[in-house]
Amino acid sequence: MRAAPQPNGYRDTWCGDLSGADAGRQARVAGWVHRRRDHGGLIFIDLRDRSGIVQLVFHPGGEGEANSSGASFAAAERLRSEHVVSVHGTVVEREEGNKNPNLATGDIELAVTDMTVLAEAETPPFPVDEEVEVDEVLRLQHRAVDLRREAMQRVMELRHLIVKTMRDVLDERDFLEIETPILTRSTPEGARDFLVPSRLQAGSWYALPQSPQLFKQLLMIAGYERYFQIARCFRDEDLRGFRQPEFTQLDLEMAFVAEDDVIEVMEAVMGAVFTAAGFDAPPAPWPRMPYAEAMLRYGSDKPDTRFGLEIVDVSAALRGSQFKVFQSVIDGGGVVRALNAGARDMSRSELDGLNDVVRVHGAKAVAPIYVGPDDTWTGNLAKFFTAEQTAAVNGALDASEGDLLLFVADAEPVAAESIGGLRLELGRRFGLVDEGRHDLLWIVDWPLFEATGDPAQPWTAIHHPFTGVVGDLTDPATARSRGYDLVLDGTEIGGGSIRIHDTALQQQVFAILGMDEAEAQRRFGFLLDALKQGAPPHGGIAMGIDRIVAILAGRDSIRDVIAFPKTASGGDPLTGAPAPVDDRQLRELHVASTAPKPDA
RNA sequence: GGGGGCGUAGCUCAGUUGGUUAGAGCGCCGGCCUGUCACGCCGGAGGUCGCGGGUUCGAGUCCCGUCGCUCCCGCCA
Repeated sequence: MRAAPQPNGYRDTWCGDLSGADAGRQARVAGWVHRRRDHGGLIFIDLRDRSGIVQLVFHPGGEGEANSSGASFAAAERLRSEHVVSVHGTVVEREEGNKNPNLATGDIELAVTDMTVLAEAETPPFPVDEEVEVDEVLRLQHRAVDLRREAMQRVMELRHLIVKTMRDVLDERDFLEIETPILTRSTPEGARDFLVPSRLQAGSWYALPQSPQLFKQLLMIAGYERYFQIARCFRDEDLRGFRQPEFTQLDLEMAFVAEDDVIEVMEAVMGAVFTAAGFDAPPAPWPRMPYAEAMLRYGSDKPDTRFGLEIVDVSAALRGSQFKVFQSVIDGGGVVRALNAGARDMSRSELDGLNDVVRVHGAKAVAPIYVGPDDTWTGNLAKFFTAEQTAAVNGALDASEGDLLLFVADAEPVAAESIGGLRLELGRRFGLVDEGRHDLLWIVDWPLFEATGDPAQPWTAIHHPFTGVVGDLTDPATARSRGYDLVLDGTEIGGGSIRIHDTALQQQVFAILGMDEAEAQRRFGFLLDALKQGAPPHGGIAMGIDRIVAILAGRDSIRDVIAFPKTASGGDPLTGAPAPVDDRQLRELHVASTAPKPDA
């Protein structure tokens, strides 16, 4: 229950709190004109504040007459959308038949006796009072107006509730909220850094943090044991619907823990978040799926498990076929992956269209085969395969007569991601996702390194170079990490790991990444030095708050859950950022620009 | 960096094969209206068809370029 506003000259009651129980009393409310209905001799104004809407009614007549609005009536005739007013009047229960069941306060209205117009407003650039889709740039240019809209206010309330729930659960569990620097040092292994030139130290630069990773590890070494932060993070990479250059994470770290401990805490936090948000997520504990299984069965490291169409490797079953396309891939060390699209009649052009789906992931084409009677295949490609091969694949895909089987052959990662993309497209196209269903799962048992193809620096870290190692590091290709990602409905919403707390092991990882001891010391010396000062085993996780809010609010873009987001080209239509600066500013910062001078 | 889509009134959109004066709903302005709540009725204003160039007798429509937005791939330790 909302507390009443502190009474003052503007108001003593929230618009949305008025009800039949208030009938007969005097009330003062303030807000924006949501709608006006001027009947000539009677004026209705829907007045809106953050709590909701109440109908004001202005009656003509002289001062002192019953329910008369007096001089305010003439002023009410001049009210327009989004004017700001404070009004005083009597709460009146509406007559039967005049009540509005669609309005929370629809049983009553406020018969205005006195009004102060606090501000007039220009005609809004787009409607505040209805849910029309408006061009996003226009919304961002007039964000103060856009944020007034009901949908945006609900989203911001949800975001607040989610963050508050996170804080509450972690506070109950003895976590300390500690801030870490925004101006810090560049650590150019991962994403591109945003850089800030130093005025006091010519030629040197700060970087904005991609995450508080190193600082939270230092906090563990410092003995704070349980830290969290609602942390703004910055990455200078291309944007997407679910990626902004600055974003907010729930960042946490714990000492003396292993994977299960961090996962248990996060299941408690996120379980509470889902409950608070009224989001019907399955109860914890959530399933854990090895990375390799996710890549095989779903062709993704963030699988959407809400529908089937699972992928099967049929390389062994089809080895030695007469189909040269498959055989040359298999001979070259590649794989053939397949899924059963079910009894779908797809036209020639629809099937051709599927090629475009896999091409964006690097595969050449999709090979379609229809299942005929008695385990036979039909179509152009059927003749290349033996009865044994046909039967084996049908068995693996649980195929029956009339089913459409789709195959992709390529090098393993390309085949996996291509048919994974195909699976998602078919899921969308066939409407296989039950919108009421939500799936959560942990992806575990990640590889530690990924081959780059660059002989000078053959390995790169899949997560970050501080991720703990399962077993030893004899072979980078097979080394496993102690990482875990949380996936909700096919979106990665968080990830973390148990960290390396041993200096020697940390040096080994740096060495595999092509960093010798001197370079490691130069870049991460402050961490390596701290690790020598008695580092406890520790680990943590970071959750993408923008993504979580977006999914729980049913939004396709995190721009809709960030008060002041950037467009896909990294600009802010509201402020005009990024913008050129004065030469004087550049000189003070010891910066010279090679860029052509943009138009200010 | 690569590929796809979009850009017409304040907003959301329609606009045929290239053809008269570019339309609709909402909003806005004026008038009328004492029970509406998407109030109603009457009247009106409002357009650099993103921008530039080209083809054509004629371009919102076709072509080229460009800008902005957006989605996807790359990228995102």
